[in-house]
Amino acid sequence: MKAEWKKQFNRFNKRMTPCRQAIIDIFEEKRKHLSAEEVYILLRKKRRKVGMATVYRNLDLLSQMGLLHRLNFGDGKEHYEMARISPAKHHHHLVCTRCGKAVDYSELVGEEHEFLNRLEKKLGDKYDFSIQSHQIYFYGLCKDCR
Amino acid sequence: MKAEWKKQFNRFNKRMTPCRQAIIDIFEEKRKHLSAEEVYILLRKKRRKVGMATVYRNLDLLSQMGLLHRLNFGDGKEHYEMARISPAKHHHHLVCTRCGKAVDYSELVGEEHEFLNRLEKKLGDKYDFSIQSHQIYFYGLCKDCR
DNA sequence: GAAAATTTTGAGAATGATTATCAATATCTA
DNA sequence: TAGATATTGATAATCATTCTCAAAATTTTC
Repeated sequence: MKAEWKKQFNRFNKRMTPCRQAIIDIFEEKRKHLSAEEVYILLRKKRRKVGMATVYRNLDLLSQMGLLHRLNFGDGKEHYEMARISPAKHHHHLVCTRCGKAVDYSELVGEEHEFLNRLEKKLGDKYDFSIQSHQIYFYGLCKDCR
Repeated sequence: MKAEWKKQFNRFNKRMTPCRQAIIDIFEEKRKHLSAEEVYILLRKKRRKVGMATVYRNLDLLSQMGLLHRLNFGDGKEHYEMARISPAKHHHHLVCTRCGKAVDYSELVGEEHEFLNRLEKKLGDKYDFSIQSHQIYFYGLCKDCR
């Protein structure tokens, strides 16, 4: 797993550093979406002194490398999550437009996946895009905000 | 059409003002997604002096009222578009992760719509959310950025 | 229709997330 | 090991968005 990533880093002319490893570890442990600040705090809890700028830089890098997905829940900050913890856990998000809470769902993803693959192929061809990922967001009000 | 909106404004204890009308007009004319700044500039071109804060306030209000949809293309700013120019024109977006360009697509939306409705119902029940809208984003690299 | 109540607006200050700068370190390569 | 390249940290800078508050506009009430 790590060897594969290392290759991926090399391909981007980037190096696998302790700091980057620590960030990846955090996402593997938490297995949920985290904001830059949350990552920063979790790193400090582990007694790893990493500057905020470095956190941002690396979240950006890891996203560009396809290791993380960047999410936006409309709360003014970006969130990140592991792109592929496991193909079986593929999921999307339900976002409360009042409190900003975001819930993962993975209902019907099998069916969804088939459909989206077909769509992705069609769109990639038609608009000359090399599509790398997708996100579906459902917006509404959660129980507490109604 | 306007009468209906007026009712909608009353329901929210809000007033239909010239400024709000002007913003709605812009979206009807342009028929595409616009950032707050773009709306601001378009208003000035029409010789309507509207403060930036007011533009933001109203874009927010119109979004909450369901008249506009808020979009995020990962370029650090929010974008807005008419929620329903016409049901037939329902569409989603293809976003280039390098240059930020966003293309509308409406391929397979019929089929998509049916599927999403079913999913929406299921999710709303399971997670106790009153779902109001959804967005699908495909991310990748456009022709020019590859 | 005039006064009172409520909402909206504008200008600029404030906020807060993210990015840029740049010198010091760390890592890789020849 | 030397030289080249990439990374980091601290802090300043940026930029979209929100807040503040007094003035203006609109609606409601009498």
